[in-house]
Amino acid sequence: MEKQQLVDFIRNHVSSSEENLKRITEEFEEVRFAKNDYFLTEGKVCNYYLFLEEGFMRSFTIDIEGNEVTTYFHSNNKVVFDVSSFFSKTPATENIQALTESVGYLISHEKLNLLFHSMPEFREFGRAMLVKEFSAFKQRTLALINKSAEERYSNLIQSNKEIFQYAQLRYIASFLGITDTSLSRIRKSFSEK
Amino acid sequence: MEKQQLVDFIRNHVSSSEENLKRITEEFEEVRFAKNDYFLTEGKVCNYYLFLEEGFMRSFTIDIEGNEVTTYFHSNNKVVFDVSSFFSKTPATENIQALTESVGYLISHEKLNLLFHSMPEFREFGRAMLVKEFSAFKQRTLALINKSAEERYSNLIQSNKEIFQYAQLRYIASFLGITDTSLSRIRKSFSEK
DNA sequence: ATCATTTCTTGCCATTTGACAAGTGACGTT
DNA sequence: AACGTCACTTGTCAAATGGCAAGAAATGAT
Repeated sequence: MEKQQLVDFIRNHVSSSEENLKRITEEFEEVRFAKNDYFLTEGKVCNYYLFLEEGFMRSFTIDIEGNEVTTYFHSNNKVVFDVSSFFSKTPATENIQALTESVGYLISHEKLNLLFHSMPEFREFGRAMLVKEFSAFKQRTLALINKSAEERYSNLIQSNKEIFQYAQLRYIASFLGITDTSLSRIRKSFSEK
Repeated sequence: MEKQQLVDFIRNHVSSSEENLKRITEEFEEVRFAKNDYFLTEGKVCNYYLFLEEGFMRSFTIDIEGNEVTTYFHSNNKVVFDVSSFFSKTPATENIQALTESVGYLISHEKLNLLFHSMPEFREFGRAMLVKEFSAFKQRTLALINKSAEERYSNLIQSNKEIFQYAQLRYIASFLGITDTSLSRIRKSFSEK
């Protein structure tokens, strides 16, 4: 069936009737990205919410020195969007790029709001996504403070092995908060154990 | 007038009639904290949303090695709560402690929901708070990745001078992601310039 | 297959930060 | 005033990480 993953995902996060679930998911449109395509670029407003069915993406910003800093990796069966830009309708400070061919479903800010309006219980979904992303960020900030680079690497490879399958090491390095040189060394010392 | 700061704060974040503003703020109850009192302790559910009118607070968690890590400082005229715990009704992973005598206004999760229900435009307020906190966290994570400890210190003292007035240096150190020893050295080198 | 480009690794050295311990200073209690 | 406690500073040394440059490996274009 069409959009099955999306239906399942929403069902897991909100208690709506199957009929309402259908009404919700009907509003999403399929979208495809080639490898290296952008879902969002810095400076534009993120007007769409994306459910990534198949593929892998990364978010990144360019810092003052001109370096790319990866801020997040997005795997399939997750939602992808720039929280601040989407809700505040301000220009995005980050880019979201497909690292593999990807397939997903889009919904606009307007349509999402209409759904929130007509199905109050669906609001929970929006909030749940926000809270979830928030917690993830908090965890990451904490790890940056009190874990060594090696521990952060070790945790990442255990919890998100697929990242290493799809993302370049330099992207992973900036995500971990280290240089690619350091990551390379850490990987070496790991392989020697 | 009573709760003037709270009224102003909400007015700045949502377009409600003055009458509705009054209905909203009436539901908040005054609360006072002595220095070192806790608004929230780890393991308990954060059932209240606090608007801090006067005073200064910090959020912190205890990491695996048993060290306190300050995750946030809360100044007056801001809202204070644990996002994940409040919305997911799960045990808090952090403590929120008053660093000075404080006065604020509380509202329960239930009452807040009732207000959201009866005044749809007020929902925007809830979301705005979440988005704001989210952006702040993201900024901080980025700074931890691509700024030196010295730059982070310099930014903090420029943007949040009051933190240095109320918080102990070791709290500030863990917030900046460094040891109190390093902070001490950074401060020394700053004072020599 | 060849070549050019990009990514990754490695070596060398500098810098940043941490760990630990001793010392100083501030503060509150009695 | 004397004491104890806690916060902060400082010194010494070690460990972690970065900067740079050269080389190796992988990737993509022709």
